[in-house]
Amino acid sequence: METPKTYEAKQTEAKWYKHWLDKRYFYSKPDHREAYTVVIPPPNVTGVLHMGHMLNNTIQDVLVRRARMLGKNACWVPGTDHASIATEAKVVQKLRAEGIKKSDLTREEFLKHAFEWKDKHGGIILEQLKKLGCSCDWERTSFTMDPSYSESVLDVFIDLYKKGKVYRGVRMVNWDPEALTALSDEEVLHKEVNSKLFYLRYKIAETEDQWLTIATTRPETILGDTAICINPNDERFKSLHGKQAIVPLSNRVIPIILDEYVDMEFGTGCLKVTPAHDTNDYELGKKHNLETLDIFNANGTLNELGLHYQGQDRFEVRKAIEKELYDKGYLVKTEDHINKIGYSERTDAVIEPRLSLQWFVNMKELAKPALENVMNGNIKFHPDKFKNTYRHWMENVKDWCISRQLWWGHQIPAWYFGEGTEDYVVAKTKEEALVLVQEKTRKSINIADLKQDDDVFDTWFSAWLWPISVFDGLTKPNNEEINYYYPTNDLVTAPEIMFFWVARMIIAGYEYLGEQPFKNVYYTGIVRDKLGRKMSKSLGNSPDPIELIEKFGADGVRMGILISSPAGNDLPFDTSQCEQGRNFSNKIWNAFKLVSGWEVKDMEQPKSSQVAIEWFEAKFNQELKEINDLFDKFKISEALMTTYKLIWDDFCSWYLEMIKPGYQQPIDSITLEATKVFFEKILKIIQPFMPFIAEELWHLIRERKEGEDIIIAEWPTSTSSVAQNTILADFTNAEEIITHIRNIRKKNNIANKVKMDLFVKKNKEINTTFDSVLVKMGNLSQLEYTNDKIANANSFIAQGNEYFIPFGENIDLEAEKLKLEEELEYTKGFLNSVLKKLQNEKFVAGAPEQVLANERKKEADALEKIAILEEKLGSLV
RNA sequence: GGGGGAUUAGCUCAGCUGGUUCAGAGCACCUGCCUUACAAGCAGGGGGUCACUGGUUCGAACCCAGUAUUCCCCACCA
Repeated sequence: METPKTYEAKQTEAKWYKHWLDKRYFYSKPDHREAYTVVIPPPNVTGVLHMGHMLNNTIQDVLVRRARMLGKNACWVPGTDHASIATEAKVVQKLRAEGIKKSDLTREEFLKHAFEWKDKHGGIILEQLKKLGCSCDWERTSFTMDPSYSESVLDVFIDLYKKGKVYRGVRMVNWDPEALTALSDEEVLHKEVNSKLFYLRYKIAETEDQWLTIATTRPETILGDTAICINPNDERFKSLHGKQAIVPLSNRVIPIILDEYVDMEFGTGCLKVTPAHDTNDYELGKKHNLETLDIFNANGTLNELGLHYQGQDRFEVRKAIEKELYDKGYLVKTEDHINKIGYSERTDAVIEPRLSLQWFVNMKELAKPALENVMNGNIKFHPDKFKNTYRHWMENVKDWCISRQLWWGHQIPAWYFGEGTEDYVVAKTKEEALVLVQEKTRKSINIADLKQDDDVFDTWFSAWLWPISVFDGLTKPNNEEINYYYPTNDLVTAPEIMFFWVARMIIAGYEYLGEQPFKNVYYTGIVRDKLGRKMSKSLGNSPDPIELIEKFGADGVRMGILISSPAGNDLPFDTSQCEQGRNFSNKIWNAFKLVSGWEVKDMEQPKSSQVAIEWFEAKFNQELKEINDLFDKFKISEALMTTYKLIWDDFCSWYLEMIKPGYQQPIDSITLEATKVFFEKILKIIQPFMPFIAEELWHLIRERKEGEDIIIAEWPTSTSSVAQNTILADFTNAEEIITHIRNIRKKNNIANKVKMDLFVKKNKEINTTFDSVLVKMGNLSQLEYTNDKIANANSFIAQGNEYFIPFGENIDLEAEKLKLEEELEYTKGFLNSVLKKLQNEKFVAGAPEQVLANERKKEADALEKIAILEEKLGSLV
């Protein structure tokens, strides 16, 4: 049978993923084993896979697969988030394209469309994760609007209401005039933009021709002005105290008030106050009992207070009013100005601060245990620098606006029975509400008169229950699953959603289960392109993950994305990294090809093979220990790098070369068997990173029984002993000698095929363990120990012993001399630096014994080497 | 404006409690090789004032202070 020259990823991947599914290896149910639980950060239900998901889910899969091999009951729960704003925006857009306006639909009709959309596009992303090899328990796939999930969201709201932690109130909220909903602070992105500062003059009331000038970036809001504010300490405006001003165009008379809030340095020192349209102005308005004039409609057009601008959009009005103010002599001047403006994360509309009646969660008390348990390390952050950011936020946590003026989501279970501000009750069903209303009002009310709140909850108000509700922890308290799987182990997510999601899950965990939702949080970075820009759909700079997988194989892409991605650092991604991953797959494939081609013969095991086996055993153990350590510290990319080097350098370049029989020569059975066992071990440690090729080769290298798959094989154990350390040190020496030999070949243009003699002048105790390896790897005709120097030879020094390779016909005495002189020069310089230290009395007095001894040894070694070099130089002349 | 990081080779990053892991790795680069596992490869090699300036110390990439550059978070000036 002809083994292909390169590894073909495509068929292999489909085959094994199906096999794993058939065998239900991803499926988990509670048993006697230790649980290892990961809940996926649920992607938007209608989303498609991007590079950020690739990074995030690869890391989770690596952790899960390793845990599975460590004998834990690994459970990775997948699912999707209903993503209320994002999804609703998409559905609205789609309907608009079909000529249907949302406002023409009833709530029920709209939701029907939304569910159709969800059924069509939902879960695409999960299918894509399968291509990546993610070993999620698909039988547990959850959705934040599943019936029992929804029930728990409502329960939590009702519970918080009963505890007095949610309230309804008028607040200045971030209003998205496009999505027509309030947003939380976290959903607003601030961008610096070039804008204009308009200087407008207001006439002082009851004067002939006295004016004051204010500076504003939003001239259209003057129609909502209800005061002018100056700093009481501002000497320039003392004469204005107690006066009134006249608003241009609308000619309303408004008071001039005093408040130290006003920055005397900025603009003109006079501030116009528009309580309805600015957060700070609102606060001022409350303090000074100002009137609040809201001049906008919900969609950002002006209302009847906008005079002749009624019905026009705020940005059009800004342009028009500039002209009118100029024409009428109110506009003194304009200046360029850079300021920060809030944009909706979802629709990119400019946020309008707007007063409205919303539901809020009081966060102060809830946040306390969540802060404490991160700071004291009960929940660990990786990297832990994020604790600072977390603390800063949690110590200044603000109340959470949880109502959204949307239809797609969990409708708020509040029921209104009148127009008064207190005419409502909170209950899960209309029937329960009716009972409560009757208790509250002591009147009999018709159930038909109850009207449910139109709004739905913020998406995160359901997402914060994710680690609990995927196990029905609230609807079926203390069920077997929640008791077994909760708290979950590791959460892998982006730092951007630390507050949106991570913090709130921690809050919910302590509030509802009295326990942390997870033990570790691994923060990934942002995936950027070569130019350092964030990869995004709008920039079009993100490669299509599925195409990458087709091109480089899932294993190659997994490796490419992990190799340079330490926790918390951004990942500058380039497809060449996937190429490296694909090359690595191919390397492993070819190593297998080599081993699988050997024929066994009943023959004696070469000494070199015996030594090689002993050495690789030790090397593997050493590196495995390192890899385990790195995993424990969540240094995933370093664990991969260590694995990569172990396989490529140690196993392929050294071990296989050491034991490789000559062309078409057979191998002894002991060596072959040992090699297969090693191969199996390295496949095991690469399995979490590159599961497909690992499984494929696992089955090719040995006949397997039914169910004997690497995905559930046991993670190797690492042992260490003194003997292992000795052989590792001995190998390092051998490696040095072989490198010297190769160098001599290269410098003298001696082909690898040509055998050479090596003579060793033994100056001190020498270890001969690797002699047979030297002969093989150096392609030596002989290795001989002598007491004399060899004349006319290339030479080098290793561990104080001298090595000679006699010159062939081509000799370059001068070059050899030069090399020796350079080495001598360097060694003398080195000795000098050591002596300097040793002659420093303070160093000798202050340094610990160990350090001193080391320096003395350095001195002795250097002296010895100098002696040898000088002698050799002498003999060359 | 407040807070937190970061700065080590061309790129991405390791470097623990200051001393043989001390200046490292991978990629990239350069030079030889189509040597029958692998050119998606093999062998060898060159790259760094550890951002800068001081200080502490017998000794600093590492500790301290300041400076510069840069990223992130929070709060914002109309």
